[in-house]
Amino acid sequence: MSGATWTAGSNPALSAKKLRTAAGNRAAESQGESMARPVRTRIAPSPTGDPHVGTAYVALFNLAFARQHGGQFILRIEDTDQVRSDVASEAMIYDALRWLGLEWDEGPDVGGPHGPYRQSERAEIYREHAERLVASGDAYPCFCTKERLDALRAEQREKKLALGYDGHCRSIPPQEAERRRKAGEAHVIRLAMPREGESVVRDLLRGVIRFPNEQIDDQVLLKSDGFPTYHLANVVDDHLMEVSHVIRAEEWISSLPKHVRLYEAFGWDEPVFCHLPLLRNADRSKISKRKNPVSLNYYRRAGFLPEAMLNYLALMGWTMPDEREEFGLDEFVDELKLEGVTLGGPVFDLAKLTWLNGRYMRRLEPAELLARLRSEILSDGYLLEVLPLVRERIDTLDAFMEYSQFFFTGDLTYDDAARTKLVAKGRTAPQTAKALRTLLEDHLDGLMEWSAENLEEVVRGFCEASGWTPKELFMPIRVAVTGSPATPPLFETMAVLGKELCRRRLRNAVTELRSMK
RNA sequence: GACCCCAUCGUCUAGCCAGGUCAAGGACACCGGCCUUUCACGCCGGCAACACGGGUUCAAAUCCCGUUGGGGUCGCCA
Repeated sequence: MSGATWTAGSNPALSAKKLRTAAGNRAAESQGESMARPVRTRIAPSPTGDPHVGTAYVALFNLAFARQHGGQFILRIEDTDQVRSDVASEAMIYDALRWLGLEWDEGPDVGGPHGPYRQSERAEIYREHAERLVASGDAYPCFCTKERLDALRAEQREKKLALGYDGHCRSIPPQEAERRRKAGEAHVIRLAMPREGESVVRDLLRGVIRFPNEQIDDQVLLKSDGFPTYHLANVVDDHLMEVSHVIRAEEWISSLPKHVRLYEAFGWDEPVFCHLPLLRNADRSKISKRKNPVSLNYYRRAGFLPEAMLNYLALMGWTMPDEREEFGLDEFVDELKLEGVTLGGPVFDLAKLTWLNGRYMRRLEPAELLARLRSEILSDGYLLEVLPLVRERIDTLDAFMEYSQFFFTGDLTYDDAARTKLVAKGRTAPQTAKALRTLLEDHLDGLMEWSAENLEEVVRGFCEASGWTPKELFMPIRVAVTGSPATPPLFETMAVLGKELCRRRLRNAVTELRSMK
């Protein structure tokens, strides 16, 4: 353990109960350190889908902590998964964080002294570092095939053994490994973890955490495509970017020993690690899109104010000294004590968020409220998209609202007529529910470019594959998404409504259909 | 299953580190009332929790151990 740096820049009056004493001693020791490192924090999302509410949550705490200490908050794009990463997702992350007012000091789009800030542009750096570890014996090439690893896992599962790589290639003599690499044999680079003893790591909120080393397998650092895994990339980058505090989600605790081992192998000081509790669904599982809206795009489209959103997110991990629940980002920056973050996984409660949002709305001057309405719900741009679709169906201006109201409302209520049409002709309610659900989850959720053309292609493709005819399926979709059997062309309507609203309404329709038994 | 984390009202939490002032406080939701032409807002009131079992102590929501429960991780994803 490198030891000293965990106190860098903070005043760790630790709240972790079990370590109070030890922590207090360490804090006292470090008080003489006038050379505290500047505080630098980061958010490191991977651009593989819709911008996630959890990203905003973690970003908020990182930004607040950095700002409180006059440090920097960095945005780093972790796009080392070549298949899953895409530029549309990256752009949405920027948009969503900016919408919330979570501005970063350094990042791919704003630059900074430690760039590039997009990991795909740093591949060479990771490769060099991986080689350093191979040279020092802290990592080794592994030639195991996917088939062998699958078989290994299957066997371990069957025999109820601990899962993980068995270290097969670790015993290959370095010279031979080198020869095979030169010969062009496909391989990855794995971290050589100690096999006995225990790894002792420290989390700001929880104190010391111990892991038996036999539990920790040899993690892949460099994939066979030459790209790093998260484990290598995040450690290398956090060090090179001089990140002082790694504030991230709790799900990373299990891999902390590997990260700590990497710092040690490189001979680097560790940052302070602080793992925030995971946001939860109502059933207490980790928040997920099956059970909760998780896309920041949804919250924006659904008419939540960014400042209310931020306020609520702060409440998910922090309580003000006077227990006030309504406060702005500046107050949060002033008052936050990282060590005081609450540990229980908070259930994300839409009802309370909605209440808070209402409070914020009522506080705004009418003119300001109108400006919000104009920018999010009644923008000229949106109106201009809706108008062409409705125009042919109305004869006077005042009929506009009547024919277009579903473009401006949130959740729909299906009347009896609508409920009837929600069920596909010649099919049952459960069948229709299943089709809509599959369409949504397997085909629509992953669609990044929500255009009429793409939608049509995807939906027709689904029909072909599933044996549903367009004639059967289009009406239920139409009613689900608009609440009415008479609407402008389906895919254009869906494109204008946007992904978030369509997704939400489709999901509600599935619930509705299921209730019909 | 193994390892790790967590544990106060249905939900978010205060209190816990420095045990007594806690017959456990606040907020959301829910219920009732007031205000009001209606609804909403606002205000007032109500319902509702220390997971369980041991231990330490004059005293435990607070400290210790165990159990139970919940969660996370176990990928050439992050």
